[in-house]
Amino acid sequence: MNQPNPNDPQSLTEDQLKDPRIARRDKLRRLHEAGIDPWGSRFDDRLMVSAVRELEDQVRYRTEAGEELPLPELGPSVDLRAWRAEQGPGEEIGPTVRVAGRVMLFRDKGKLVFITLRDWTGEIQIFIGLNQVGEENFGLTKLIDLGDLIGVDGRLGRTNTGELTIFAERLHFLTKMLEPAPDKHLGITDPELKQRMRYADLAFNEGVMQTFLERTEIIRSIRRTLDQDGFCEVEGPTLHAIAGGAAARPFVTHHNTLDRQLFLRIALELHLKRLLVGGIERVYELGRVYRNEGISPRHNPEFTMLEAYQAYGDYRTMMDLTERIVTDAITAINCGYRRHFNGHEVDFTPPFERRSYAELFQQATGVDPTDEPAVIALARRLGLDTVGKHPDVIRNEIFEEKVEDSLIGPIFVIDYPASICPLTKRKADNPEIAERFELFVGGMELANAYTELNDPDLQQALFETQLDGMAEEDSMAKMDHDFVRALRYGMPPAGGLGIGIDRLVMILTGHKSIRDVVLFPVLRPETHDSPSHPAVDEPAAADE
RNA sequence: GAGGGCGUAGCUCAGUCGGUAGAGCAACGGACUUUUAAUCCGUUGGUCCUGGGUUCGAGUCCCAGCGCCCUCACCA
Repeated sequence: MNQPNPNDPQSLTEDQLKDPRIARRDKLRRLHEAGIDPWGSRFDDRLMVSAVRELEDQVRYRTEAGEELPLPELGPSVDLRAWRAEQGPGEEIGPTVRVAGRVMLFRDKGKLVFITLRDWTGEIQIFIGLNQVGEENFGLTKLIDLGDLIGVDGRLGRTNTGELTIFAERLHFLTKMLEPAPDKHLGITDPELKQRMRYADLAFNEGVMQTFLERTEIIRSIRRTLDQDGFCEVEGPTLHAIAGGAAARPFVTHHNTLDRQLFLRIALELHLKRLLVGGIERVYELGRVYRNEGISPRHNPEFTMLEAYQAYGDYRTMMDLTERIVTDAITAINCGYRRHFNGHEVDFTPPFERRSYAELFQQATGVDPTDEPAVIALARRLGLDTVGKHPDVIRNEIFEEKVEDSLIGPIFVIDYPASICPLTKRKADNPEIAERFELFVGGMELANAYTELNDPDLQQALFETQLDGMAEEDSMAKMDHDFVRALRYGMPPAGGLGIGIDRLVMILTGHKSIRDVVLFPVLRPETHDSPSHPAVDEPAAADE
């Protein structure tokens, strides 16, 4: 401790101590000196803050006569101090509890300190009085900074203003925070830092924890709905020899021993359908897929997808299932059927509206989608490039431009042009139409489902058909011989469904960016002048 | 990839006509036993994103770069 060292606390000037990081390091040293482990240890028998709050009605006022009175209902007009005076001399009694959490607010009144403590279930106020906890324990408050983790034993009661409060009898230091605390009211507001340092975002920003806990609840609910319907959850491969099942550019990787190029999966579809062939009649996977494409408020390069397949069903089966998955998830997080998303009110009260693609097309454009010359003329008016493109591709570009944004929904758009649906069964009475639906909410595609194509010869032909005007890498026409062979073994007629889980969570939790519902979205590498670089190096082991 | 906006103290931000930097919070010292974004008194803290340029003088004007955000494009 006596070695000369720029970080030797003995040599710190008062000015240096004004740097928040150095001040925290100095308190760390003082904790050590006081014989307190600043990194804490096992802390048993604590209650969650939410559980403590449920004990509030056990707080009583006991008069000298031994009569126990419940405290009055709280309200702005209730003066608890006056109420106690009315009851005559006595004392407030309440259950003794133990909690642990992060110090969010710290109000030092001299011989009295109020702390707002947060755990993952909520916040509660702690009262620490010099006379109540004693000199030695009270001294600990001088070493507590915002963001530190502490434990408290105390009696539950109410302050004069009526706030439910734990009156500390003993403090336990559990972990020091060495970084400066974010603004105590605003938290971290820089969206990049929120994502890059999600730990701090979760710890200090209001509502972030709730969003991610709701995400977990939604995913649990989805599993529950499917499991109760007899679906079987499986894990398909994420490394694919052929990245099929969707039109998207894959990430490319390489296996050294096999010396082979592999792709990260862009969809779950083709392997789940192989399992249908194998006889897993109701199968789903809830997992990550990877698409090597642009990043936007609605697109993260990796995202979570649900795909479910039901033998002997069709797309209408999947429509009912989709509706149930969504409404069950709403029930699970108890947010109500009416949700606000991106400036729209969306009412999820079932049943959701069901309209055909052609009907919506005609309504929005005034053009009959089967009238090919009229469609092409319309595309030219809209400034779309029509040269060398398949009519269905043109139709769909018009649909995306003129219709999709206005689909506030929830609305099932059903019966798509067949040639843009190479994995979908055609309608028995009209081979131009595919038995497919997409669910739109707030102008965003949320789910996509169809009656699965199980004719191996037709599937092979569709894989071989490169749609005019589509780049090969953008097309779904990627021949997967093994998949076609699987179909030759007989895949039952089936309905299949895909739901973008991140988008569902966005809508149900009211976030307009996918990065608010993905814990660690893809970011550029951190630049070197980033604020996360500490101003102080690790202190040399001056004490040893 | 294109267009627009932003980048100033640990955090959130202000900064006038181009004249050499300011507030609140945090930190540090002090007062206060029922506060609650506690309050009050005092103190400290700056690579004004980076690099050029114009100018006697640039946080401010110009150019380039980097990063972030928004819109568009891409994304069945």
